[in-house]
Amino acid sequence: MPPEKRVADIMSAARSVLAERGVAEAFVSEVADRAGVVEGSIYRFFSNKRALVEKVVEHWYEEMLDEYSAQFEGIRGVRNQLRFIIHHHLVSIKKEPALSRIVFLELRPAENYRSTRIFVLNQAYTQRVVEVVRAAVQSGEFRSGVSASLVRDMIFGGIEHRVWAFLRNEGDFDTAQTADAIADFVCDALAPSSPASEDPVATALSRIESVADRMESLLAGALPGKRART
Amino acid sequence: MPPEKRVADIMSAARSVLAERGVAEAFVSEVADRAGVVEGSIYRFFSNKRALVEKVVEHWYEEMLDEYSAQFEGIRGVRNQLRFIIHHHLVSIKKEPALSRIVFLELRPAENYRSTRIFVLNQAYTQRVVEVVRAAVQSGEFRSGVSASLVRDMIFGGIEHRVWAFLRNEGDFDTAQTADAIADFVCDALAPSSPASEDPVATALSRIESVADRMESLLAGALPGKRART
Amino acid sequence: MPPEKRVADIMSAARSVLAERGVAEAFVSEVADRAGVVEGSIYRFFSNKRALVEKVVEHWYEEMLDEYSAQFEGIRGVRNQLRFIIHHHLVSIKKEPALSRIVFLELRPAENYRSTRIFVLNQAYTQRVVEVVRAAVQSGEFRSGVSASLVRDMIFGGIEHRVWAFLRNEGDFDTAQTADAIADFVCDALAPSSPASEDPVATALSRIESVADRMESLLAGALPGKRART
Amino acid sequence: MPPEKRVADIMSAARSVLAERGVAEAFVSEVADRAGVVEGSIYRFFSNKRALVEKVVEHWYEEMLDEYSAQFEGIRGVRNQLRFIIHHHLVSIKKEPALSRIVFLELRPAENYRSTRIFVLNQAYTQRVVEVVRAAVQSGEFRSGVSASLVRDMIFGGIEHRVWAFLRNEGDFDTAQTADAIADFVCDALAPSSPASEDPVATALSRIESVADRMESLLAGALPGKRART
DNA sequence: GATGAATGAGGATTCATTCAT
DNA sequence: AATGAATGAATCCTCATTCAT
Repeated sequence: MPPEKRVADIMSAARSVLAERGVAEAFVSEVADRAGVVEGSIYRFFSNKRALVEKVVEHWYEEMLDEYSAQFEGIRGVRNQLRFIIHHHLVSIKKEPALSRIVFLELRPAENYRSTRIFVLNQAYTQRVVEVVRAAVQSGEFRSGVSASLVRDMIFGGIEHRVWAFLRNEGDFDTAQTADAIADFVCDALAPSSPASEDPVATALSRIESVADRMESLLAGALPGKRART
Repeated sequence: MPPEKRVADIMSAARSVLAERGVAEAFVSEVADRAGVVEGSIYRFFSNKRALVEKVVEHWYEEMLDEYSAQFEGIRGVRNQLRFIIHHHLVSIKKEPALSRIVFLELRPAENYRSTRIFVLNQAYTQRVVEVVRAAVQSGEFRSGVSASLVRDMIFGGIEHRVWAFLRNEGDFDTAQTADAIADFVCDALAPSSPASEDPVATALSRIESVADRMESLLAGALPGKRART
Repeated sequence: MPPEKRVADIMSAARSVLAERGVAEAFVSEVADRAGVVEGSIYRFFSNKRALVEKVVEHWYEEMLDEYSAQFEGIRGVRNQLRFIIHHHLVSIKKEPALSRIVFLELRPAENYRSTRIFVLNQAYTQRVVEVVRAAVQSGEFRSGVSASLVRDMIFGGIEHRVWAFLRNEGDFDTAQTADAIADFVCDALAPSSPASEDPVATALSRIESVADRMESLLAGALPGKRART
Repeated sequence: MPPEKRVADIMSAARSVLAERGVAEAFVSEVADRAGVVEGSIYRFFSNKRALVEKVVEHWYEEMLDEYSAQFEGIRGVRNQLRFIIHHHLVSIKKEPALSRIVFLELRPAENYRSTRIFVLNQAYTQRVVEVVRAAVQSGEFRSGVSASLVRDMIFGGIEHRVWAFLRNEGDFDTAQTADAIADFVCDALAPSSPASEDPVATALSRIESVADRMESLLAGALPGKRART
């Protein structure tokens, strides 16, 4: 039996156990049973349990990235592209909530995350947002002055918050509708400056408001407190 | 020794251990040592370790909410309010990264999260964004058609993604600058799309009036001549 | 149940298991069974298995040192003292071959041996040879110019080689005869090379007096007529 | 490739691994790697890991014995011969501390040691002491009445104790000086009875002292203890 | 003769929680 | 109300050895 097949069997078994039970309850012994090997064999191919988990997630990412890239090629238009990325991410989470939880709760928070292949793959995954945004800024479709990486964080962070209830088995979400809403939100945020935001009155107002805030905190600091008012 | 004092000692000890070591490495025995009680006593006041952790976090939230609410009262203007909320959240994370991690990784992902007091407190915490947005939509400062809860998720999710490197001990972030960027992003996304949908002059006037009110009351409180006016 | 009793039970159980099976085959679970405690309790008192083994050996050493010191006080004459030390060591090995093997094979070869309490106790144990030799050199019974620590190593090393067959369960040895042979060997090696360097008659007389003293006091204690003499 | 070459490669690889890591950490897989063979091949030539270790040590012994015998032929004089043997042993330990540890801690303590080729080789190695001593007794250079095997044990045991600190990586020893001291010690012990040791007075004293000791222990055992004295 | 993948038993250790005193 | 000793379940990992190809 070719080693690739063994590795594939083990990873497939591990993926199913992980999806059913989560990292802590995914015992190596059960993975071995399902893969039809003995525990020791798993350690031939994976240095320890965590390495196995990481490989399973990497594999999942690679699968995703392949179809993601292939499909992405066919999308035209900045909004469509962003919506596609967002939608794809939502669909991935919906299809593999357990693996998504592992990424969010076990892999990404680890101190060594940045030296991980998962990190690289994730970068590749999220980087498209940055590319799309930069290109749109170039073309004038988006206004300049906004950090593309902030846009990326808003998108992926927003998605995550949106799906936590689902990841806790508490609710559901509509991928299409959520993707639309987030894409719209982002496109609106990045749309070339509308008249409204150039409106000199609004600008002046913002300034006067912020002056008021500053005065307020200044006075709050300077005065002996509420007692002075009595 | 009054039980309140005991509970306070235990929670304070637990908070320091949790902040230093994280949940898994925060042994009940060390909490007991630092609190000057025996392990068994902790179980008199907290049904188990998780309950203790939850209480500690709740307490932290309550602290935060108090000052948060108090300070928030003084902020005028939608953008300023949003910026304040965002900034406050960033500062909280920066001040208590370990407790923040506990919320993100241990409490929020739990299946019973929604039946938790933390959930309620967190709602109270994040709900202000919803309120601000709804009010702004009402007043015409923000356009309608955008789900306020989506805005909330984008903001808090975006913040979280922005600070993960810091929470992994890998980097830092600038609270002021990040708060500005996110607040701008959101305000731009929600700015009325076309020429203001309502009468811009009326809106502007009402905002100016409100600023004038604030400044007036501020000055009235600050200056000695207040009583003379009454 | 007082903790001392617990510790004593565990150490006693460990000693019997160690004596029967050796370190590698002495499972913590069996020690716990024999001591009538659960495995976890052992780790309340001993940080790990090795620490338990060390404590058992330390305890054995302390036992030995007590009787050893007490008995040694009564021995007069350099040769008799050396013979006593040698004989005592041989008897200890014969009575506890398994513990002796543990010292020779597990404890003494460890890199941290010198920072071990066993090392200190062993020093105390073997140091008497050094003291006796030095005193004998002073009194002229042994010639000078021989390192006392070399004598110590020759004695204890010689004993060990002599008993290895026994420790391998292959043979036996006669403690009295071996002690005589080694003591003679050492005394011969250290005997003043030429006619006694001091007045032999005076030396002999003083030794005879001392023997007479001892016998007298012995008889005084042993016989019923003691009081009559006073 | 001739099998002898294979065996030689494996043994050479094993020796280097053993010297670097010790028996427990010398993995068969690493030996195979260094020898340029697969693990299975090792078991074609050696029935198991222990057999391989034994062969490596045997080989080392044979090397030593060759040069040892050749050089020994040229040494004249009993003291010189003993000193040579001692010195050679010290040098061997210094050159191969790891292999020496293996002999002392793994091979010699084994139950089957006496049926081992190592045992035979070691006998050959140490037997020379016996031969030298016997010859010297014959020639009158050494006095009779001393067991040659005891002399052998004193020498090799003494050496071992002398070098344990070195074998624990804690110190060093001077081969020449140590060899001199031990050789002197032994030659003095075996020198034809000096006047001092034939001195009838001293002999008589020793006997009377030992009689006193025996009486003392006899009385100690017979009497009900200290209470009898009161 | 060589390969090298598969085998699989086996035990130390941890720490939250309990409950008799 | 406080104590704090006792509990005990539960899993990862190693590596010498085998044997089908």
